Amino acid sequence: MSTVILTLRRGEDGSAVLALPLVLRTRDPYADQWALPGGWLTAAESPVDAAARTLAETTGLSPSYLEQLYAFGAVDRSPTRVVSIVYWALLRQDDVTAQIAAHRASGRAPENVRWFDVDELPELAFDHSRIIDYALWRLRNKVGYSRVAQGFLPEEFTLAELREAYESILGRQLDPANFRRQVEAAGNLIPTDRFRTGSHRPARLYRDNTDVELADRGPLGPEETSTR
Amino acid sequence: MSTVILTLRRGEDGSAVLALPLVLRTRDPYADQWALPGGWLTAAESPVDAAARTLAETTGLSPSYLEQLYAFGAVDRSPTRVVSIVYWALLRQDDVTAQIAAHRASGRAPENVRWFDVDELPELAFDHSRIIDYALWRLRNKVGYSRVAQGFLPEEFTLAELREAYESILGRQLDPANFRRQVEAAGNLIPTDRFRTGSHRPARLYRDNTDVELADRGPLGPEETSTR
DNA sequence: CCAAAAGTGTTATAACTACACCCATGG
DNA sequence: CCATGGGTGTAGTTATAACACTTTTGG
Repeated sequence: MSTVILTLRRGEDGSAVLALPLVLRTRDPYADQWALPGGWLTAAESPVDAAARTLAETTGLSPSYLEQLYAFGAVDRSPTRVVSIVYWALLRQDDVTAQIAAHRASGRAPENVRWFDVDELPELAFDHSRIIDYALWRLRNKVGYSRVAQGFLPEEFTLAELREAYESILGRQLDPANFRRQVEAAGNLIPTDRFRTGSHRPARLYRDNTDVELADRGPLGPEETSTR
Repeated sequence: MSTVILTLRRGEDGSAVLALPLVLRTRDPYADQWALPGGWLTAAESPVDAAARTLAETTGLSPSYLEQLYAFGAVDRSPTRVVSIVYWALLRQDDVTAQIAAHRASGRAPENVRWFDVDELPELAFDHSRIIDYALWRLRNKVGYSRVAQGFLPEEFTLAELREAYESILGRQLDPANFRRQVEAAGNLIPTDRFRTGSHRPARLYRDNTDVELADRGPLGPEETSTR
C-alpha cells in the first residue's frame, strides 16, 4: 500500500512546481533508496483508510483529494512478490507550507522524509518511478474534466492562482481570458465578494463549489474517494 | 480476483445487448447466489495473467481486451475481509456464439455458468452488482475516446455493425452519417476491398487498425493490458 | 501617468449535429 | 421499379483558440 502524494510548491524562481514526499528506505530490499510512502493494511481498515493513515503518518496532514491509482502485482516487481494497492492524493499548498514551517520551528521534522520536485526525482526503489509517471498522467488527464486542481489551493483563491495550478500540472501556458470563461462555465467556482489586493488591479477571490459532484468516478463515487 | 466479462449478444428481437457470464456459488458465503467468475492468485502469476486464466477456465475463450477495473477491499465487503482485484474483459461476439454452439454439440457445457443480459441480472453475491455497474460505466466512458468497442466484433465488420455495438454500449441511437465520419477520422479502421452482401447495397468491410495504439492507458500501456 | 494584471469583446477555426440527398442492391 | 440500408453533402450550432481591448490598482 503506497501513495503518490502531490502538492504544488513555489520554486525559488517564483513559479509553481509539482512536488511529492519520498521516504528513505532503511532496510532491504532497496535499502538507502528513496521510495513512495506506504505501509501495510491492518485487518480493521479499508485500503483507502490505510492510505489516509500512512499519508498522515508521513506528512502529518490530511489530503484534499484521495483516489485509488492502480493495483500493482507483477511477479518481477520485487524479490518477494507483493501485490500493492497504490493511491494518489493531493495536498493543499498552504497546509504543506504551514506544516513545514511548524516542523522547522519545533525542530522535530520527520526523519527520512524529503520533498522532491517531480522533475528532479532521484533514483527510486521498486517500480515507483513508473508509478509516479502514471499518477502524473492521471492528474493531467483528470484536470481536463474535473475540478481536482482546486485540491491544491486554499479555501479562497484567485483565478490567476487556479490558472497557475493548471499550468503547472499541464506544463503549458493557458490564455487567461479563455481560462476564465471555461472555469466560469463549468460551474465549479463560487465567486466571493472579497478581493486579493496588493498589486495592480484587485482580483476577485473564488471558492470551491462543493455542490457540484466530482462526477468522474462513476458508480464508485464518494465511498471510495475521499474529499475535503 | 474477479472479472467482469462482457460480450454483445444478439437478443431474440434481433437487437444487440450486452451480456456477461456469472457463476453459481456452491459454498458459503453467498452459497447458491450468482457471482462474478474469479479465482485466487497463485504465487507464480501476475494479476492480469490470473484474470486471463480464470476467464479461460469459465468461458474457454481468450479475451480481445482485458484491463484492470479496481481493487476492492472495504471491510464490509464480505464476512471474511478480502481484498479483491477486479478486471474487466471483452469477448468477441463470434467467439462466444461458436463456443456456446460447441458446448451444445458436445453436451459438455460448463456447469454453474450462465450468461445474463446486463439489464436482466439476478441478485448477486458480495458487492458484485455495484462492480458490474462500475465496469459498464468504464466501458461507456472508454468507448468515447478509444477503440475498445471493436473488441466485440469479428476480424472484419461493417460500419453498421460497429455502430450497433456503440449504440448497445451507449444505449442510444447514433447518426450513421456522422458516425462514419468520426470513426474514419479517428484512423482506427482499415477498409478492406471486401463487402458484406446479402441485402440492399453491399457494405464495405473494415478491420481493426492495430498500428494505432489504444493510447488511453498512459504510462502503464501494454504491459498491464492484454489485447488480441 | 505608467506598468501590469484583471477582466471583456471579437473573430477565426474546428468539432459536432441534424438532416437532405444520391447510390446500389435484392426482390 | 421500389424499398432499404450504404454512403455523401451541407448548413446550423457549439466549443475552442488567438488576440485586441478596456478597467483598475500600486507606485
